[in-house]
Amino acid sequence: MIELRHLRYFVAVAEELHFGRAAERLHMAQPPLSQQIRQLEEYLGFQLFYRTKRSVRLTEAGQQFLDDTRQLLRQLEQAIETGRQISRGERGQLVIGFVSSAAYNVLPLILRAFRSQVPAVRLELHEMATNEQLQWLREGKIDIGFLRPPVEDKTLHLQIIVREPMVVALPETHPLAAESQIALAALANESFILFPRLLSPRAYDQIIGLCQQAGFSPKVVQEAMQMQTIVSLVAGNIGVAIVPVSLQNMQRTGVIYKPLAEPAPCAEVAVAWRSNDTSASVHQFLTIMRQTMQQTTVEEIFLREPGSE
Amino acid sequence: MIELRHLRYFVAVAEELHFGRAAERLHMAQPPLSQQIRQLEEYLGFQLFYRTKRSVRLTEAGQQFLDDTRQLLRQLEQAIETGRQISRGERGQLVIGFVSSAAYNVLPLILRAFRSQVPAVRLELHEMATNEQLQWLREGKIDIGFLRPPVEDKTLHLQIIVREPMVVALPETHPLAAESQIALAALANESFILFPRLLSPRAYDQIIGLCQQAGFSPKVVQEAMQMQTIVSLVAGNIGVAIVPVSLQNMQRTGVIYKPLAEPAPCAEVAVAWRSNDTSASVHQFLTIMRQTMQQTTVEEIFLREPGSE
DNA sequence: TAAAAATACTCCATAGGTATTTTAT
DNA sequence: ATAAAATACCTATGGAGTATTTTTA
Repeated sequence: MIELRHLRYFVAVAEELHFGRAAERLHMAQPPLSQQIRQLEEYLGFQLFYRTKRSVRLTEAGQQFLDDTRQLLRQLEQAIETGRQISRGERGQLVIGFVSSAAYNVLPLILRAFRSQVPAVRLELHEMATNEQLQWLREGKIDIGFLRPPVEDKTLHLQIIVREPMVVALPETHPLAAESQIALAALANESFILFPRLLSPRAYDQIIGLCQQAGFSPKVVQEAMQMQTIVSLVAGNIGVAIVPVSLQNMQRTGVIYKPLAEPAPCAEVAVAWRSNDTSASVHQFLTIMRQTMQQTTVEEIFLREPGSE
Repeated sequence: MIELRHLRYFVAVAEELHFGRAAERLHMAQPPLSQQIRQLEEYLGFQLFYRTKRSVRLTEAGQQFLDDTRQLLRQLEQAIETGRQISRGERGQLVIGFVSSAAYNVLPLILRAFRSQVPAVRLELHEMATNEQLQWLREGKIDIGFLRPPVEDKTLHLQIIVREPMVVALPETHPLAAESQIALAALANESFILFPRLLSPRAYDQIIGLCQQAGFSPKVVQEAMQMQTIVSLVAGNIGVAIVPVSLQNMQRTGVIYKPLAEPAPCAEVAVAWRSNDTSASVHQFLTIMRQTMQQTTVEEIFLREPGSE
């Protein structure tokens, strides 16, 4: 059977055109080299060299085979290097799901850090709801999810990366827009815009609960799946809403955000991945994400300048 | 050192995802296979498989390396096959020189045969004079020459492939154009167009000698390097010429060819190549050429239908 | 508990070494 | 006469075999 050894020896002899020197270069004796080349020619079924006892020349077939062999050895090196990079998570592909609101807080920061540190990993992004992400994670359609807890699935790992306070979103024409902060009780008679409970039961229940502590049940006039939609509806004077503070990064005009007077409930964003995921890119991503979150202050996340991604 | 053996084993295991079955397929026992794969991973510096005692799966790096490895093995097969073809002269490149007149007799026939039998050999054709061909042959710029003997060079081999009779080329308005054959003596007072003696001394001397036997020295009014030019000059009524019979393949109007009454001198075309040429394509070419010439009658060479190459 | 991979060892095929011969320049 | 490849023969590394253990699904 033909082996890489034969090819390496062949390249050496073809480059030196001298068995003695080639053997020296290969740190071996000349006779076994001659023998291996002869064996190679045997396997190939054609002559590589014209040899007299005094001189060595490549045949035309040998010349072509030399070119091909060199390329082959180079490609092997390349394949090994690529494999190493993949194994270190420095190369590959990562499919990421995210809830729309994550696009306004953590996601840009983390992606920027990852892209600059590991440029050879291709990122594929899918905006989708939490439930959908859980499904896709289990099915292996995405590797990483940026979603809203809670998540019970034991096959997934979860790490909460942001807890951001909820604020009141008011139409800018609203009488309360002048206040510096707003007591929930003041909203008792307002129309509320809320997301469907299914989308984030914890946050939903928190809001309802707080209202009830303040002595009223909110009058929900409209539900909307997307945070963007909620904000738009507020801008359109349909009602008020309680939303994560990072939404002001959207720069939607016609809406004004005011902190709550009472201890604010928090909206959480978590990262999820399969517990048994072996992909190095995923672990690399998580590592860079943790680094980034540690080095980042709350202000950087919630109150970014416009135009930064 | 990493060897093809490792790659072959790897492909087998990756395809079976089962060391036992892969070993069976490779006609070997399972333990050494496990060992070789382990060794391969060692060399590579990354894991190819996630293995438990119960199941085997490719890592992402392994998946990529599998693709690359398959391609590598395919390319090696291809390189070997190409080398074999070159060694059999079924593939490669051949640079051929030819005197212009050869284009009107043997060359088309031989090229057609060669192209159809050995299509993977690229042919490069250069129209050039005999002397020039000899020079280029020695310098390795051409591999085969179609030229006019004699050639003394001992480093070249020569084979005469055509001996064609010379005929008289007359303007069609010439008084002798009605004759069925022409005695040289009848041309004693004609103006002659000849090629320079240097171009083909033997043929030149033959013509001059014959004229002198017929009792006159030809009056040479014009010399021309190219046979085409000579024929054109004849057509233009500048004079008469003695040319190889195959020139009538040119289909030049205004010229008429008549055989000589006396035993005609012959113009020879030979094929030349370097005696020490080791190229299989060259030998392949010579073989096909000899076959072709054996199967071909004189008429086919000298009196071809128009439009055949 | 049974199937499959890993471990432990043994053996021999062959890659590679040494000594020598052959041959072309 | 000499450099260089080939030949002959020997050595020992490591690839492959057999028997056994370990592990997890």
